[in-house]
Amino acid sequence: MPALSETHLGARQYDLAATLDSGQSFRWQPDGNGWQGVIGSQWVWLQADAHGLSARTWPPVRHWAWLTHYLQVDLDLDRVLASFPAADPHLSAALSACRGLRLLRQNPWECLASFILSSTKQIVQIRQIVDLLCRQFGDPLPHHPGVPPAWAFPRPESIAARSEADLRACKMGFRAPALLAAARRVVNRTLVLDELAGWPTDAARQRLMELPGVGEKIANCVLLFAYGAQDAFPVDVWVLKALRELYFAGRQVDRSTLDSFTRSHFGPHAGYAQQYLFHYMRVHLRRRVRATPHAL
DNA sequence: ACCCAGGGATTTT
DNA sequence: AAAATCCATGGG
Repeated sequence: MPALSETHLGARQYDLAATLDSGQSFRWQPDGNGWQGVIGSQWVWLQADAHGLSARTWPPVRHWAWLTHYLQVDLDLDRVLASFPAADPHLSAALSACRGLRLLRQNPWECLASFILSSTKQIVQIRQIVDLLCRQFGDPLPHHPGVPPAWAFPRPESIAARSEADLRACKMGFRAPALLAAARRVVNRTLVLDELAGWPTDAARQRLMELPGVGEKIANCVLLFAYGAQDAFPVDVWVLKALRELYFAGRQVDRSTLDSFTRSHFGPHAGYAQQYLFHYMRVHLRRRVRATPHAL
């Protein structure tokens, strides 16, 4: 019986917990001193240490480029942070509170499917739905003693072959037809996700938004979390609240005003800034926002 | 603009 | 204990 494969990835400024638990990916769970999850068809266990991250996988692998790519350990975070407006006290607070938060580079299909399931769901519930979906329709990964049973994220073919009722059994409600439609378009190649990788952000966004159940917000999540489009700026209720309260004195703002503000204010890596604001609001300011809804 | 589409965790009563 | 609220929204 071969052993798990194991490696160490050197990384500075990498907050593994914040990165894996900031609502980008929905399959990581705490396990001992680290985190376990599935990337592609690999079961993965990750742990942070003083010099970076250590990783174990099953089945064993000899190369790790897929993992460094997923985790984006080679990204020059300092260069991203340096591109942000220095005179923004709100963003600065988020940056120091969430130091080491990173954007992952996920598989486009898994990311698209997950965010189709995310609409008006809380992160805890999205995790539950995705878990059910993987157990029901994902390929089981090879077993190894000491490694819990795990499933790959369902292939589009596997989803496309089901009925809407099968999918609703995974508690996804009205999102089922949208997931089914996306899977079928990927399978019949009227949507080729790999092609979008080289497209300008606006064109790729437009293409993704042709899918039912995919509006601007979900398209931006896929662009940012799967394609590395750091100019994509998803605006959910938390980020909208943050932007309104922090930059618009609590006033209502329309989409175009918001878009031109985020582009010009946060710059070419606006999506990264968005992730810091989102995580900061959710984890560090949650209680204070509820207590003082207009002061923040 | 308004309203509806699961459902469960969380918060409030 | 029960009820209300909320949610990485989109579409009619």
